[in-house]
Amino acid sequence: MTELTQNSLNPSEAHDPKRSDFVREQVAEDLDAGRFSRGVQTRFPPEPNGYLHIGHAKAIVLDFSIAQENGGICMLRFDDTNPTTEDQRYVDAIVEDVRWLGYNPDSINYASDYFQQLYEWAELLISKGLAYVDDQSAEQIADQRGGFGRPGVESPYRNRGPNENLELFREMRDGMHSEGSRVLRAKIDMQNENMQLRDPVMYRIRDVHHYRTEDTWKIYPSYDWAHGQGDAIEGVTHSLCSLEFSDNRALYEWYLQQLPLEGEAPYQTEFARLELTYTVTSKRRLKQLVEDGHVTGWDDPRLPTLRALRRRGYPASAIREFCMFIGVSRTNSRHDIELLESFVRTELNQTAQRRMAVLRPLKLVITNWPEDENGQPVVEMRTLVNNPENDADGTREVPFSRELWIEQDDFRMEPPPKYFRLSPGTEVRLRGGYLVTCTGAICDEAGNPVEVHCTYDPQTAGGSAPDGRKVKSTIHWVDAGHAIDGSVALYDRLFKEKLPGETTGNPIDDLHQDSVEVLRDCKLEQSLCDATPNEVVQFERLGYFAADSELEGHFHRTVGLRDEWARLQKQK
RNA sequence: UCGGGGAUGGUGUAAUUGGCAACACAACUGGUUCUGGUCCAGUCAUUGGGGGUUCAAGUCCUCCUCCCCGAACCA
Repeated sequence: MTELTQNSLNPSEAHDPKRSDFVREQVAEDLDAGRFSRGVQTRFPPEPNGYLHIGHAKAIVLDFSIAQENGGICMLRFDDTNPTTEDQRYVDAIVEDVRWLGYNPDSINYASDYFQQLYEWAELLISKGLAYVDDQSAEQIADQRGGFGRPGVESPYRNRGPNENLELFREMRDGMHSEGSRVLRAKIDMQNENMQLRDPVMYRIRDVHHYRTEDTWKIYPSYDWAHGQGDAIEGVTHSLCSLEFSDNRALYEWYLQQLPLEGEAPYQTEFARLELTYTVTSKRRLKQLVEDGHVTGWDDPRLPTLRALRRRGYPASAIREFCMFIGVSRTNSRHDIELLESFVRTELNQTAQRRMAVLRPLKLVITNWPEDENGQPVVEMRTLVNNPENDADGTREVPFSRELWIEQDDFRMEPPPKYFRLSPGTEVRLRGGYLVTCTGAICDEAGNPVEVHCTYDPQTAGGSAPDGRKVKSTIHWVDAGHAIDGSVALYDRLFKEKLPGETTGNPIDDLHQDSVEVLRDCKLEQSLCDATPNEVVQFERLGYFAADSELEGHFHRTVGLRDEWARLQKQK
């Protein structure tokens, strides 16, 4: 239920058409100039060799929202041109993550669907004298490519005749040549200052199984030779990608110009990818964290992958709003993770029901609490508001009696300055219960309190005193006789440095040692039995917590509440 | 070294395209409150540097500096 509300696209969501950025301005200009007769079409083009993370979310939101704002369509296309690393399980995971984020692709396509067309176009380039088979090794080709400020030299095979090229290329296709023995190259310009244009490789021989085309191909197209053509075939108008492809744009355009395409050609626009403080968002780095066992898996809640954030309780809508808010630019930048967290808090403050849970329990005894006719402490049901931000969420009944659990942090034998909570002689409010005054505490040999004693004021049922007196603090509690046992995972930043790896070059060096703390002796309010998997609730005064999808009574801390007391202590 | 891109507070994004630098996060003050939450009020930048054009420059010109990307048969 919660899952559904969180995931469906809220129509009031701020996909503000007035919002302006360089991409949207360009799209608007294209529309005004009537440059595309087919309307706006975009696509999100992941390679199915890893899991989606928050950085991809930015691209997804951009691609889909631009299509939505212009009444266009947005597709999901898998750029599956490298069979050695790709797999169906990534396809499934990516589709799942995109849907969870709140988007339904207008179609799901695969670059591999175009292998035949691409092959035919390659033959066309060969016959036009614009592509040739090179028999050299990868090393030789790399050598000849030259360097920055240093022109390349032409391959001795560059001027092979079209017929010989065609014949060789067909042999490559038919598996008559071994891996690495030959490639098909575009014949462009070995002197060009843009390295992308120095006769790039179009096809390489790979005698491997492709997860979709299986064993039908022995040669596979490179990214550049597949991407723009995929866009063109699908009718994409605006092909958005990240900054590092800027130099590839010339090649993207060159390829399209050589082909007999119908309709206006798509064009590529690059934007800066999303980076966040205290985390990493590169496939390689994430993979390393998982494979080296620094985290428990791709869905470890400390990771910035979408499946991890989902498990941790981040609402999809908060991620979407965050992505819309940060906008798009061409400036390399790194956003504070706090901004993302603030979107999560804002969303959850509105939607998460309040519950009480004691993470580090300390026994509290109300010494003057009444007994019933059997000499047992009376159990009273108190009515608590489920969400002060949303009356429609109603109230619930919570048992209250003589012995309660309170947070260890909420009692001090000797209170420091500005400590408003319980200490001998002070009066506080037990949320939704009564005002209680501390009369003392029993301590163990080490001097640690093990049982706090209080008296309650029977006139203060519900939490307010008829004489109007105020207390400085309200603390949460769970009735000892009705509490359920639970466990909670508290997550901290995975990295202790704002820019992981900045000084050493290797983020692993900046890994936070205790980025997760599991508390197993938690006392939870009875109603938490009913928490549905992945439901996010607020534990009052502590933070937002997501119920584990499998383990009952186990919660993941999504994000803590802002904590004024912690702040004050830090200042000192 | 060559080519491409970029530079606005602590952070990120804006600025009617030449007209009083806005918004959010963070931080700090204070107020409200049955969550030290939420909410409310306030403080926090003369736009990388120099020169120029102009009544007027973050926006235009010019020189400089610094940062990012690019030499896979990866994407």
